[in-house]
Amino acid sequence: MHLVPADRADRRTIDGHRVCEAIAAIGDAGRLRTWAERFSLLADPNRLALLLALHRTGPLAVSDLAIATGMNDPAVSQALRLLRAAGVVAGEKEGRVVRYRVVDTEVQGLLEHCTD
Amino acid sequence: MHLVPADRADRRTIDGHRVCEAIAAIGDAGRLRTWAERFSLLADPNRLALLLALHRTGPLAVSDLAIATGMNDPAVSQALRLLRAAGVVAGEKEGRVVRYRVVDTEVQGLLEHCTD
DNA sequence: TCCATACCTGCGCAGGTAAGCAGCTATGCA
DNA sequence: TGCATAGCTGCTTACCTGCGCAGGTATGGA
Repeated sequence: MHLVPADRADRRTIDGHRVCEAIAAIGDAGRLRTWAERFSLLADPNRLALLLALHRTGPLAVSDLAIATGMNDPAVSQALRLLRAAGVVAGEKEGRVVRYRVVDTEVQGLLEHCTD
Repeated sequence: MHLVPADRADRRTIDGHRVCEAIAAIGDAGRLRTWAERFSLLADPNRLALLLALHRTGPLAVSDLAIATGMNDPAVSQALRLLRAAGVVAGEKEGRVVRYRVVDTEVQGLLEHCTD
């Protein structure tokens, strides 16, 4: 196992073999960035409140989310736009009301974890 | 169930009862902030790489982490300081080498989730 | 004693991000 | 047709955050 890239192969290591294990453990950089972005979406209390509300009570309208979270409407709308762009939530239009729900299964899994 | 705070009790709702459900689903603001901060620590690719390496291969020295992740030493040190201040990792000194490991069980649970 | 190594810290820069405000579009009702 | 409501967008401001550089501390060996 010589997983250390050439540009840093000459650096001294403390536990050489464990460095290779660590590189294998980290895995692909793209997958890493994907997960980091996922966590980033949950890293804001307001967005997390929106997602928990949607995940646990089902589809909700924008203005109801604003009342439930204490945010004002544009803030909710902007947060939902971000989450929608990331494919985490999806909105369904009924008349002039849009009801959102969580559609990303990985994020749903993370939300299940917030039950301490 | 009238969980809507007084300062926004006069706002019009779309589905009044579901707003109350949503407020119950969101839960305590402090717990919410705690989870948001946890997610925030995992929201950086470099920190996530460090945590995955530590979680999956066990205790590792700072300079080995730098080689494995491609970061330079001060960046690793700063990231570990942040994680240590949050109680996520802990370091043990052996001579002039410090080996870190993940000690927060909630974060360990989240790291287990990154296996898609 | 001198030096190399392992790690830590402070500082400044660049880039990203959330919050609030004003204003816009679209739907439904009288 | 006129109007109120639901939701969206653009803009500005202030703030936060990650990174690299330079330098400092502590341990161990020559």
